[in-house]
Amino acid sequence: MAQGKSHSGKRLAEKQLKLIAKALADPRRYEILRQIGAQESGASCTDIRECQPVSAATLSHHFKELESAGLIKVARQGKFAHFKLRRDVLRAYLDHLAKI
Amino acid sequence: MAQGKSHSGKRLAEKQLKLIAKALADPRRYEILRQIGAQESGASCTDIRECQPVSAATLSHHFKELESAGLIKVARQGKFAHFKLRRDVLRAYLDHLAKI
DNA sequence: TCATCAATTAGATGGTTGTCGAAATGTCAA
DNA sequence: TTGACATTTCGACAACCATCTAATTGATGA
Repeated sequence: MAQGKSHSGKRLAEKQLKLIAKALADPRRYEILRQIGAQESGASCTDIRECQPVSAATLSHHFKELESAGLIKVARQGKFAHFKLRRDVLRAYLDHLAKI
Repeated sequence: MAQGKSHSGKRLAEKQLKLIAKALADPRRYEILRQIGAQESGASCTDIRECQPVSAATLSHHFKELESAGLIKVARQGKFAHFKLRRDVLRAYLDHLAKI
């Protein structure tokens, strides 16, 4: 059978689960994540800045939270930053919550 | 086919989604919810008090948060309170998040 | 080189929240 | 009625956090 796990590909550590829950709890962060996930190609920092009425500093803070929770993958190129949603991590979080 | 909706039974209002995300973000509340959900019959306030090293006042506060998020159903009988996990609401929250 | 621009970091601030002890409420049995 | 008990409410406090402005870093083009 398909190598090991029955249907869920990933297991998250306790600590990461808490980070994810906290990351998702802030509405602004949720919106940012949503926008990143809206396109399979992700979104750039500037893209998001155009949609969210907060300072660049605040955005940067939120990106850090999302990244350290493992919810986004960051690619920096020159002065630009590009983000992609890590659907595998989100899926693993949902799977975990579903087992309650 | 099984009456009506295709696979997700419930739609949650924006506001409730935020309350749920916030409720789940606190580790203590998560543990409480977990304990309530562990038995199909739910758990009493006293049950939970025996497992969580916090004051009754704090517990009461958390119950209120969980209830107003719609994650638990409360039944009071005399001096006792009994809680059950609302799996339909949790499910609806997960379905919503999965659509990101 | 120098000015400009994208993004991050530093530091401050106001608001939120998890927690407690004490008091209040309500229930039940003696 | 009275006392014990379960739970909630109140008021306070410390920690956390989203947010800002200002300063910094780093890259790019003129």
